[in-house]
Amino acid sequence: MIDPSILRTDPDSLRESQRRRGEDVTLIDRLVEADVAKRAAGLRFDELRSAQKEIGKQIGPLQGSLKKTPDAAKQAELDALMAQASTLADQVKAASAEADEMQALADALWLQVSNVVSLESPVGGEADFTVIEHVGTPRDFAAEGFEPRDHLDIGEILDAIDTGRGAKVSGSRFFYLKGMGAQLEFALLNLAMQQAAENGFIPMITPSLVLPSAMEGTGFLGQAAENVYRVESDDMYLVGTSEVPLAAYHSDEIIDVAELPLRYAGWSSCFRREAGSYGKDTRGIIRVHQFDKVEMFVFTTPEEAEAEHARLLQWEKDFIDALEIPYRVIDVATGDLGSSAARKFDIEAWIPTQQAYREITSTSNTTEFQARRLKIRLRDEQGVRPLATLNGTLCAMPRIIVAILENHQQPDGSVVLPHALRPFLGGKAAFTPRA
RNA sequence: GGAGGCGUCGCCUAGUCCGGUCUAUGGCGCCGCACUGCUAAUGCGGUUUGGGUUUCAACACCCAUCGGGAGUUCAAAUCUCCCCGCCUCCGCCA
Repeated sequence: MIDPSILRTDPDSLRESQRRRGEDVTLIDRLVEADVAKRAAGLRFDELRSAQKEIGKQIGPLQGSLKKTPDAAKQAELDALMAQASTLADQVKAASAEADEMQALADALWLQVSNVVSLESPVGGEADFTVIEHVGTPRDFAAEGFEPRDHLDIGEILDAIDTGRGAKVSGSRFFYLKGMGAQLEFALLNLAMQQAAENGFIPMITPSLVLPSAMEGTGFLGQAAENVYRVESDDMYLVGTSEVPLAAYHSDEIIDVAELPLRYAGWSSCFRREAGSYGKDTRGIIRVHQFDKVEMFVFTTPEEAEAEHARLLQWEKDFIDALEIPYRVIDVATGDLGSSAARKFDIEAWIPTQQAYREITSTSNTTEFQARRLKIRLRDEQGVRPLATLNGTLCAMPRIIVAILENHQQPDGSVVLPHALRPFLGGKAAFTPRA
């Protein structure tokens, strides 16, 4: 949700944002209308209720005195008041229902409005991103004299990835990490958490099942709803990222500005239905239904949000740098932001066998959007007001593993390990196939 | 899963039996002012959150808010019902 007062002061900025996203602009007009109706109905209720309370205040004492000393004139006065109060009660009831209805209508419309996009974001669809920079140089396998294998071939040579049995047990897009594959994930987890801790993040292990309010509050039940697993028997959702439980962690709280920024590094399994991606990335573990991820999540002041966003991106780069993977950074276009982000940067790793850059991290500035929905506020000298939240991927396991296996492979199928990872793997310099 | 207890505006707490100046008591903490070499102590005042009216703004005022929802009533923190959460004990369990 965004600041409702913008609707009265500057509705055009909302229309412009909707236009840039390629979303419904007339939604704003309906919202303006609903907002006016809501306030009018609320005012009617307030006034009637005030009158009702006024009469109620007279009834009590009057009844009290009548109890002690009966008095015909006072009794008549009381009867009149009661009659008046009775009709007023009916009017209050009707006005209350009306006000509730108008409120619900406006709320429902608000939930459909995505965050206001940053004016810095490139305008357009998925393909209209701008490339901010390239880091590292892709290896020239031709010059090295061999054809690179894709991550699944390497994973199978090392007996580290088993998608066949994943499918047998759980269906397509499920996999097992085995032996060196599992060790690699644990090493990555440790490296990621070590870096996060050094940068002031509090490590967190979060719930994977959440209530609807948490899912709604983080903005995942809008356009992204089809990719969310719902557990019908208990009306809960499986999270697609620990962003959800991390954001909701402070819901309904007011945080003193001295506590900010609050930085959390969450570790969780992530579940995604991947609806609408039939036929895409069907081989290997680039696109799967369940994976593990270390996610950075920050609560900070709206004023600091943009600078924090830059820091998150830098920390993501630091991590990928440490893994010696070539990549590029893109500024995601307005039409591809997701409903809660005002601005988003993705890091895309070079995947040799695809001759393409593929997304491995994503960091979003969600400004006050999630905080308003989840009722997370800060308190400072200005008073109580919404804070800003941001998120960024530190290490999404399967895609990082893909990038490591493909970029660091050797002709015999072995994989040289990035130096930063070796301390977490008993000093080992490479994974080599068992003879 | 069973039995019992509890949920009040940051924290603790009074109020709930028996509905009506509850406009929710008191303490702690916090903020401001006064006093004071400084600090402490003391005194006075303020301190839930959200919506709205008015205003340049502030002040002021109105409404809602006692875990959530529904109901009874002229009137609900208080009575009734449903739900949620926490605690204790029992059962089951990694």
